[in-house]
Amino acid sequence: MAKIDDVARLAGVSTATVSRALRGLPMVTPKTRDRVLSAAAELGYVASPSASRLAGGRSGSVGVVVPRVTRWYFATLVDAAEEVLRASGHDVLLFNLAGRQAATRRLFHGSGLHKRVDALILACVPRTAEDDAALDRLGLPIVVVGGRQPGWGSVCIDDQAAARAATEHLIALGHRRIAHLAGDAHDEFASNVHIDRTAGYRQALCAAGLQPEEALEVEAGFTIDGGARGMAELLRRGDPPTAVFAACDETAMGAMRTLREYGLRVPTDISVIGIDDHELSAVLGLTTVAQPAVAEGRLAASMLLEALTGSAKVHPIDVVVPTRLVVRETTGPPRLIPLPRAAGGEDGARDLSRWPG
Amino acid sequence: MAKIDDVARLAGVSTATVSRALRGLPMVTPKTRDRVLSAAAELGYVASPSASRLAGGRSGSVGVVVPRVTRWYFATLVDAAEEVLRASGHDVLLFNLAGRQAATRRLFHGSGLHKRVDALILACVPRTAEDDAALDRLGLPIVVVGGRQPGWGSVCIDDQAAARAATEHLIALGHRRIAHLAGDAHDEFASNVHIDRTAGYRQALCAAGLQPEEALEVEAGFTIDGGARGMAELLRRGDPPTAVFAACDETAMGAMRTLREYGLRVPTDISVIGIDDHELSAVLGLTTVAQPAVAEGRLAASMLLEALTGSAKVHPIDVVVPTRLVVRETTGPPRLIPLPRAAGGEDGARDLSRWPG
DNA sequence: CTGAAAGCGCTTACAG
DNA sequence: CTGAAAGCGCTTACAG
Repeated sequence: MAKIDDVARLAGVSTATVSRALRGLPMVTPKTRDRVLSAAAELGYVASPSASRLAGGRSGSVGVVVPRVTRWYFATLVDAAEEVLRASGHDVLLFNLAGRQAATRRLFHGSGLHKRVDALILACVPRTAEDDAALDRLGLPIVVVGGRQPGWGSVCIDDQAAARAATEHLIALGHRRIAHLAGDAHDEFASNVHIDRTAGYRQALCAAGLQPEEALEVEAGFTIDGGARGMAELLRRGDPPTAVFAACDETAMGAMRTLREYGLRVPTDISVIGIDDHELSAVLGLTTVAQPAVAEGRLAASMLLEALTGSAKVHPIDVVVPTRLVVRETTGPPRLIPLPRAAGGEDGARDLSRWPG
Repeated sequence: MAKIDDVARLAGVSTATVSRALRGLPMVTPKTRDRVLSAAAELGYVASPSASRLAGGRSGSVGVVVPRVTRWYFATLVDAAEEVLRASGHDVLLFNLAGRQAATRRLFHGSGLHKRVDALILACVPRTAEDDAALDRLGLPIVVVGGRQPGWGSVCIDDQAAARAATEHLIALGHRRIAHLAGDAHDEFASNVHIDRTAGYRQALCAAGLQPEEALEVEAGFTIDGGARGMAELLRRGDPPTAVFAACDETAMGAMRTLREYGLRVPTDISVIGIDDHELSAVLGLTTVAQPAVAEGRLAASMLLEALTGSAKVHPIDVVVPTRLVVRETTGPPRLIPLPRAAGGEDGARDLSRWPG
């Protein structure tokens, strides 16, 4: 492994010049630069990142922390952010919280981040006030995705508006008994997103003269299994809704799984709508409020790069990306004859000829 | 930011002792260790990773390179590997190839990996002989997932056996015209997996006395869109199959999307089976050959840790994890009356009451 | 068991 | 534009 001195010797210059030439700094004659470049190429020289980092004071990597990479939204975010970060020569350190509370606390307050990253993307990561203070002390550029924080950059959708749009779509179809499979406040994926979505749902209801009912709201969480359990709970309560607004597409998919197991038809018996436009929503025919996850990931990364490379200190900005209602096949007008209170039969589960239709 | 000298001064010892105590090395009196520990805690001392790495010679992070994090299998792998890596105090550097060929070549041959990682997980990454040589030159412990490489560790399923099991399931149901939506050789996700799966498909056919037909094999790729296109191509060829074995669940899902658009019923008109047991396969009722992706990710990470921390030089091993047929609702006996050659009608697309059933 | 000192391989003022 | 030298903050033989 060639080191910087080897290159310097071969090129007949000092290590300082090698360092400058290789990093494309000004103040190097083209001629000198060429000599250095070809010497480096000849030796297959690659600078040691830890040495550069120690001497230069920057780690060259940015941290991306997500609740769970396996969820569509976060995988998409990571994918998109990684591309722009990598293109700018940064490494990406992935922090996948995966519900490990202790690990999360340790990450924010311990040695997990210190001197390890130059900047941070925080996607829907629930944080306490102490967490925020600890993160601020790091003194790094930070962008939160799916939320907002004074002093940091942010990119998010208008969660209330998205939820309103979803609910209004249901109302416009004629639904009156509209349930909500909400995110869970005690859930590791929560952050503020679930609160806003629930608020939007209630706003739409009230605006239409409908009374939000406690019996129609279930804390399901942002996962398929959560959605499945939440839907089952809803059906167990009796007097089922004619439509369900799920906190996200994965929740909606879980709900569909349950409806199917109960032999209920979508949308004939119950309409379902989500938020996201998950890659598989088209396969399932799921009606949803789409959010541009790829653009969000790219934006977050770009904002960080700007803060990192910008000559002047950039003021962190908050950007709200647009959402868009995508009507597919899981929503339709309500049944004329309401479902019996004991909805569906277990034996209906095998009757696939009726599903989702 | 406190440095090691600050801790040394406060504890009244040398920096060497601080270093040893903090890393839990032997040869430190419990008493001394305690003094150091509390001094470090009092100062909120955290060692600079780049300094440790430069001095100690190891980067403290392991690289995980995947074709694309957004795919279920890779997201699951990354999630699982990250957990065990993080638990052992390692950082994980994510390399998401995302079809960027140039970036991939640069990663293997350039400065992307050099001195940046202590070990490497390569998941279904297609490599040339030169890539392998370059990676070998890195001198790191490497584990490949979904493949095998002399000198490196590996974890994979028996792809041929899995493909055989899927095809045999279809044959056992009475199918004779069985198509295959294969991975694509020119695809960035390919590696050797697609070759083995296609081979297994043909083996099962031959074993049952069926003749593999070129017209029944389409290179679709391991993605939803690829599966959708592949299925459309298959239908366009006329004389449609009664069953389709897709290279993976996402391919199968894409195929189902197309079938639905054509108004064809699953499994009544055409049966569909995949490989994976994707999180959403249960939602779709997709029959599949399940592979334990979480276990694979954990295993790969553990094998690396063993190589990293093992006192003796560990011999790289190859582990094959088991697969398991999961019969759900997208496979059934073939139609008694074959489909017309011009399969399906465009207008059938909206008739959801028949789908998938 | 503990310490003094060299060294890891770069980058960055500071001179020139 | 280029170089000599200090310094980044640790770890690791080497002594003791």
